[in-house]
Amino acid sequence: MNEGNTNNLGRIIKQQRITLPLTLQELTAKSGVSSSHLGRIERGERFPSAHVLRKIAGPLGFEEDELLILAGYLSSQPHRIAEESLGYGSGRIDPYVAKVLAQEPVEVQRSVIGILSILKSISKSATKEYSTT
Amino acid sequence: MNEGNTNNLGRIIKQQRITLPLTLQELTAKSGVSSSHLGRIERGERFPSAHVLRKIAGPLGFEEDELLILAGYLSSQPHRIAEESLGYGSGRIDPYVAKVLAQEPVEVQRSVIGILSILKSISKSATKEYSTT
DNA sequence: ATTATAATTTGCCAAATGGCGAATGTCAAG
DNA sequence: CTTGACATTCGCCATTTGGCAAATTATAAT
Repeated sequence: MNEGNTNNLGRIIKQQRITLPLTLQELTAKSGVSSSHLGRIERGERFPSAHVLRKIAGPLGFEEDELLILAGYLSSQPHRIAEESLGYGSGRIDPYVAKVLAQEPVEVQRSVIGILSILKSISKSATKEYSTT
Repeated sequence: MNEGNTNNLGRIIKQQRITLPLTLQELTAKSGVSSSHLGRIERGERFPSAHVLRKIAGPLGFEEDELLILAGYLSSQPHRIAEESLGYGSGRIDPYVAKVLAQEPVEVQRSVIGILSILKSISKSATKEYSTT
């Protein structure tokens, strides 16, 4: 879990807190993370979850992702999507389909995809049955 | 811990794994995360740490941060993959949805839209019934 | 149908996270 | 020096994560 032993994260957090300045208890009040936990984080005895990092980032004046990057949870360089699996199929979305779908909330879009995958698996097993009869 | 009860993350991961296709064990081999853990994540029994998410993102063909965002660890705007929650008419297609759909032939894409519209009309009449109570 | 083989799920457990309250440390005022 | 008010650290422990191995379920093959 600990990657590299130098506890960069803890020192950075502590320094920022001191500079502001804030006490652990004040930071607790603003972030909702217990002061004991914060203290242990600062001196490298605990490795905070992404959740906790996000809670304290704001009160410390960090960008929300900044601490995640410093903690090594997030790689700073942007990656492009790997399209290894795009071998078959048209590789693009029909414009009409795109237009209709774009009008739906994202969660509906996702549900649609879910239904599609169910139908595909059904049709696969159905095909198999017929072919062996 | 669990934010929102719908286990989007698990479904997305599972679906992507199936689509590739990969077995849990193969994904284990590529990611170094045990298959039992992966299984539990897919069905929402475990909430993966950012660390684990980063390990499996690559083998699944996701951008490294993409899963973190989907998991709600990251609300960031660098790529702003998912600003769902914005309810209606996002006006755009979720990149993940686009990716999956683009793998299908156009006629399948159109069929999907057709099914969607049927479901919408069904749900509309159902809603009407409720509202008159 | 039966067996073999691969894939998924479950039971169990070690290790880590993170909170609460007590103990300890720090420092200014008397 | 002593007291009192804060700040920090420690002890303890409930909860979770995540791995290993056994059990179960699905998939082929004969």
